[in-house]
Amino acid sequence: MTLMDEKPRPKAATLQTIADALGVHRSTVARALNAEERHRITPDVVKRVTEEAERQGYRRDIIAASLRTGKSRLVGVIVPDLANPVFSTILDGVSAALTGRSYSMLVADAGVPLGKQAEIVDALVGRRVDGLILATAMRNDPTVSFCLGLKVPTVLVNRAEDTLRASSVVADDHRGMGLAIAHLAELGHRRIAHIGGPEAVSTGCLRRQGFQDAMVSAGLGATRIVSADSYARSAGASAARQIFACWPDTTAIAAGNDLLALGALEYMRERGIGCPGEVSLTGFNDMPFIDLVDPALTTIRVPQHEMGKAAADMLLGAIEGPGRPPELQRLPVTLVVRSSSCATASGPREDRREGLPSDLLLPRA
Amino acid sequence: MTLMDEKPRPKAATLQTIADALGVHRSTVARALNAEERHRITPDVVKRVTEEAERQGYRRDIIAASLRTGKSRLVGVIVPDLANPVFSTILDGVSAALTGRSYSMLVADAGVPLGKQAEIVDALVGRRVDGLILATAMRNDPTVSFCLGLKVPTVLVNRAEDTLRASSVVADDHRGMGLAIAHLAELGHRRIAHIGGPEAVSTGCLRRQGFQDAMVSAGLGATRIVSADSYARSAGASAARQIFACWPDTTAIAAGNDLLALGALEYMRERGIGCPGEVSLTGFNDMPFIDLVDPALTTIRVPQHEMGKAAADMLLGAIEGPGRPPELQRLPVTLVVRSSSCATASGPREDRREGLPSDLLLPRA
DNA sequence: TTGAAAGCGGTACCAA
DNA sequence: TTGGTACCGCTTTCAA
Repeated sequence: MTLMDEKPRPKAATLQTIADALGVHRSTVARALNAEERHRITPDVVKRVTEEAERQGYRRDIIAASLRTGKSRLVGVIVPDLANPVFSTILDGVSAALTGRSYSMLVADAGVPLGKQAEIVDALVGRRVDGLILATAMRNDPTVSFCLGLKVPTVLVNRAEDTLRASSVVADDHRGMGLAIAHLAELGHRRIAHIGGPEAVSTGCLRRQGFQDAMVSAGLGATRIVSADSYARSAGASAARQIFACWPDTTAIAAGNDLLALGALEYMRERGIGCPGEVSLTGFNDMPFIDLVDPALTTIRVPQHEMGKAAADMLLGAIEGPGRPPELQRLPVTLVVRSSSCATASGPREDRREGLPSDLLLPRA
Repeated sequence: MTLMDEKPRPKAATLQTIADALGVHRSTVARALNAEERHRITPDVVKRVTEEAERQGYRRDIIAASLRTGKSRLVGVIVPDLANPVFSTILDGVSAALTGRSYSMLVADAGVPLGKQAEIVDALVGRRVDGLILATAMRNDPTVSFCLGLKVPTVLVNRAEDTLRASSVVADDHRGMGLAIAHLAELGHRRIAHIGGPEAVSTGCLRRQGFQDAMVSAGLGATRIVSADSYARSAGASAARQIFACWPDTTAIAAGNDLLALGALEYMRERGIGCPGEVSLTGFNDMPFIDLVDPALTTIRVPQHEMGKAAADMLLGAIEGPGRPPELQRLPVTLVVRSSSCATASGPREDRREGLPSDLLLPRA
């Protein structure tokens, strides 16, 4: 009984406990257990160490190693909203890139007000993350300044700043909105309105710019714009209300993202405005399951998973080979035509499927 | 020039650098900066230390602290699929519970085959996580044995084991399926089929059990069961195909989760089988945006966010007050009636398709 | 109230 | 090839 009491816990295995059991020095054990160093050790010693380590259930303490080396092999990811499938898909991409590279992912939800951003970055940096991925950036973001000042390798994803201070991976927002407008114009629409996303983030700004430019080059007026203050369904609904109040003869709406489009759809349904019969609608993002809504939403596909993966790859590059200049990667987007857009009652232009890039010609889902 | 070379980098602030600047000992600095110890220090010293720390931009090194204390204030969360909104919502709940408690969340995606589970746990444990939340558990899961053997506080969420070896937070799956069947029976359906989830996970098993029990107590036969081998749309579609091949007169399908229901819906649409006109359909989970599909899915609402939050709370409890027995928390579910279920067209007991050879019944369109 | 010192468990460099 | 040792930055006990 007392014997058991004397050894109540086996004590976690460390290099020292293995060294003690084998009568060698712990630095020898360390080398035998390190693939890079193993070759300088007698095979027999390596074998004995390996076996003893196995027997004791030894696992290298990454914390201790991090303290010494100054590298944590930890990446912090900050998203504005974990529950938004767009961001969890990006996260999935990040995870895919990190997997097998022995990096782990610390995830933080900045929350809607984004107010706690600084605290969160602080917590992550305090954990000595080797790098940071921000999916929350505003066009001129103090948080980015903060990270840059800390000299933590930082990559922005999905949303970029106006100036390229930090490496960024984004979608081609400007062109994407251009595709949507070209599509609607080809269907014969001329009185097209835009529900813009928040002006403070790049996606809101660039997609609105894309709307204006595309309208102008199609010879149409780009005045029917209402900007939402957040990417939320409710904001989309109230923007739609404003649009129909100001310009009742609108025949198509290009929304700044899928959520805004969903809100517009709700408003239209409530008001008995048929979609696409009376008003065509397009979204942006092609978020998961958006193909299932009624009517299936015509939208711009953004490669969220790939964006996350690319951002992580870029970050690991910056971590492992520091000192390179910021880099911008703009991923291509495609138009996905579904059922929420159709020709105007007056009919599409006769050449409606000519002269368009092939990615506009996707079959309807 | 040489002067600059001599001080190339300002060097990160540590307790020592602050102590040096102030001419005090670093343990004094440590105490001044620690809210628990501050009271034993002269207010003037506290003030000077605080200011100097601020000036140098000091941030406590959690890694070093962890090494010393053996507590990382890190929680590992393993999910089967980050891109699945059900799990990202659970994650959101976990995050909410951790926020402000100075715990951070290490997220790992186990991937579909779940094969790398052991590796992932290994990596997380190597990082000295204080506890683990598993959303991946099978009914008898070697990974859980592994965690338990490691004596790492572990909480299962969403899916539990058959025996209560680890604390678990789940939804009331059995009762949920009972609600769905009661709803369909009330609408007059009698020939109800079930698309079961994987037998190896508790949700699949319990919901199927719930189906059988509810059918029996409604005086109906519980033989129309096809089990899918994964919770995927494609699996739902092929299960639906089997159902209509074996039992063409089926008037309602209760699916094991929303994704399976979606798959069934796709199959039915493809085959021209009207929903809910010809066949009613129910899902399970009420995942985000599932209310937008056409037809809006009648389903069982599972409080995913709350489950995540409860699991995190339970885990923190176990971490901070160890040694308590495993606990099971079963959260209530509710029926959400939408448009994918409706009363049978021709009354409860009639079978307008009876007597026809099944090969004629298949192409309903 | 403050100082001194011993670690936590690795890593990495120098010596033998 | 192996041993010895000095840290990494913080916590914590013991003295002063």
